[in-house]
Amino acid sequence: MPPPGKTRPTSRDVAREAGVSQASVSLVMGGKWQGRISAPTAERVREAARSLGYRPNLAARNLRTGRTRTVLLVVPSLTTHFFAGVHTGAARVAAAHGFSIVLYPSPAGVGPARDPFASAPAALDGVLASSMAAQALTVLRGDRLPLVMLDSEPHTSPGAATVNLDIADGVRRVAGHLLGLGHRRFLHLRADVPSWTFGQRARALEARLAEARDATLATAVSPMTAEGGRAAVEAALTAPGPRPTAVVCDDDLLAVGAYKAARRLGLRIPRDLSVTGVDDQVLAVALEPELTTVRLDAELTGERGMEALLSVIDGRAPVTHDIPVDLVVRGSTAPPPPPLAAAP
Amino acid sequence: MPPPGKTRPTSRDVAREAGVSQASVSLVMGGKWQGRISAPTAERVREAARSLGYRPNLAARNLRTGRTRTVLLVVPSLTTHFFAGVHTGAARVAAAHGFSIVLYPSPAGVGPARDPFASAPAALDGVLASSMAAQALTVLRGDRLPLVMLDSEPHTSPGAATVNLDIADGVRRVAGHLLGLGHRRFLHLRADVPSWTFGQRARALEARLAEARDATLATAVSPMTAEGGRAAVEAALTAPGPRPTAVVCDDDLLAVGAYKAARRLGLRIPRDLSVTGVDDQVLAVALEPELTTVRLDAELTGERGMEALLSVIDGRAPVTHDIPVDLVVRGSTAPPPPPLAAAP
DNA sequence: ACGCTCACGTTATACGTAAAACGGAGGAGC
DNA sequence: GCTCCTCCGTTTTACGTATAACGTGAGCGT
Repeated sequence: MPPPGKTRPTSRDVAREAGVSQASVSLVMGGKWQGRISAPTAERVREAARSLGYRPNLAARNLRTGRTRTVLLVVPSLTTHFFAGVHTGAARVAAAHGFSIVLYPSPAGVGPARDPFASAPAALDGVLASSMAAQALTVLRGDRLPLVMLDSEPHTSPGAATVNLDIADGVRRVAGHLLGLGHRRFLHLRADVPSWTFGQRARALEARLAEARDATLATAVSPMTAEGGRAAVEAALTAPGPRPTAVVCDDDLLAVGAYKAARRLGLRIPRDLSVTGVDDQVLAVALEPELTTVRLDAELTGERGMEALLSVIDGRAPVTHDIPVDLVVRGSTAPPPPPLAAAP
Repeated sequence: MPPPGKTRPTSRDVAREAGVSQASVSLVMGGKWQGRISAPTAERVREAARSLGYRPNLAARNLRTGRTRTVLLVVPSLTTHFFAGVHTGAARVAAAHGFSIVLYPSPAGVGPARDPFASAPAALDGVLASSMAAQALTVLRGDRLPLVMLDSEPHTSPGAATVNLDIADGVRRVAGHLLGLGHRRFLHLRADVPSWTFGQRARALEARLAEARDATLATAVSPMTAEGGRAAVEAALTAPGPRPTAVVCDDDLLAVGAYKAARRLGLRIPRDLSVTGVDDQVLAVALEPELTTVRLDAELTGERGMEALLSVIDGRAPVTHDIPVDLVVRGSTAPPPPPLAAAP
């Protein structure tokens, strides 16, 4: 269909073919010909474009309009279930508005000091950033690009919209649930990832447990892998002193490690040990027993974030969204075993 | 740092500041000033650029050079473990070469008929496409863009590189492993996804089992979810006639469903039923017992694919890569239970 | 018959950059 | 003293599009 000449046809070629000016082609292809171009002429242009296989040159359009209809999504890792979901939701909204998403390739975690633009990604209209420290904000704002932060440290920068996931509340409810079951000795399995969100979870757990005056909290730190979680929990559970009866994990993936540790130590879940996670991935129901966890709606987060970003790009005032978080109680939590002293 | 004037500084502004021409700025910023600009002048330009906070306008550069250093990655879904890995690998290579990746937002699976360019994504230098039918190829080739296919139907199009994952071989090895254990009645849990790769798996399994003259194969089809897999397997295992002793699943996720079905039917894995998957996700080791599965190296696939694409973009001849596939034997496979007739 | 509006296009320009084509000055060679 | 390089830049042009500014002829009221 395209002419044997190797270069792509331009709007001028279409204009010549249709017997109109280049400007008319631009108007018709841009869909803004209402009352400027007659219907028959518009149809002739479209026909010419079709026969030549014309496709507008996006680079030229971007230069001319100063817009690219492309946004950057900054996430630590796509292999993390949550961020993949965020992308899915964001992509859905973006596609509906004719926007493309460029993913920032973030080598091993987005630290505060990294400059997402160092590697000069494509020309952008805005940025959607996940789990960032407030400090990173200043770097990002340096470009005065529309910016939306997801599940990130609260900040006071004007003009930046945010989408909050109240994971702290989820963690509080986990703690409340376990306290209600009678647990008093807790282990927090914390992800060894320099992301604001994990610090927030730790603080929420500490605060909630502090309310119950007799609760104790130990902390184990692990890289975000099942094997790391197993090692950390196994070490913590075999340490001297009274053993924790509940393990609160920063993520479902870490909970898998807790399950493995329990199995190796001969502890049964939930009879001997209660375990909880965060995220509610497929993993949570693959485990046996199924995992009590905090459900995060990643796709909704991505959708709301992209909506907020598009609205900032369109010049509307930045808004703040809150995404609800759910406690999903399944089979991995139960009352703690009776203290040894109480045995007959 | 940027001037109070709201528009971004251009190369002309930098030129004025440094007392040189715009062309010199372009040369210096482009790094091609060897022997054309003196070192002190180049330094003066860089200093001016720094003080103004100058960043080249990518849209203008793209228009001028006809290149965008941006490629499109077409995958059915990022929430699928495998494709997230492909992206990770591809992104690593892309970043190392200063390329950005745009993800094609593919609503519910990329069918052969879909045109990835219908929604006009950003200007592109090439396309990396996963699990496509050969038919889709012609659509993609319509744009004469450099193209690399991953794990896709063999084709004869000249100029398109491919990265093959020999999953068929993996499935054959699974079948051989199970036959060796003594299994003869098989159930294939097939993913209800219109992707070439799943058809290939089915054919490979059929062919391998046909070699063992006395083996029988039933097929259950399920959407790619754990719950769907459970329902399909439960139905298949309770159907009249001799019960299969081994379930070969198209994906680890479906194997989760097989585990759940087995549990509900009171069958123990692997004593009463052997189960296998494909992919070797975290899921595989989260299951109890751990899953025997075909390991796919998604990141390597993405890396090789992106390397091949970049080399085609650079005008080198397209190459074909083969990614090795491994059978990982874990605890979910064992000899079949003795036939009832053999019981005392 | 004159000006006005309206419907339908066209002409001209700018976006910011890369790079080809074009000097000018200061030596080297003879 | 003349040419010829070499070094260090500059001038100029083109990329393909969107859009502001500008006709132009027909219809119409007076």
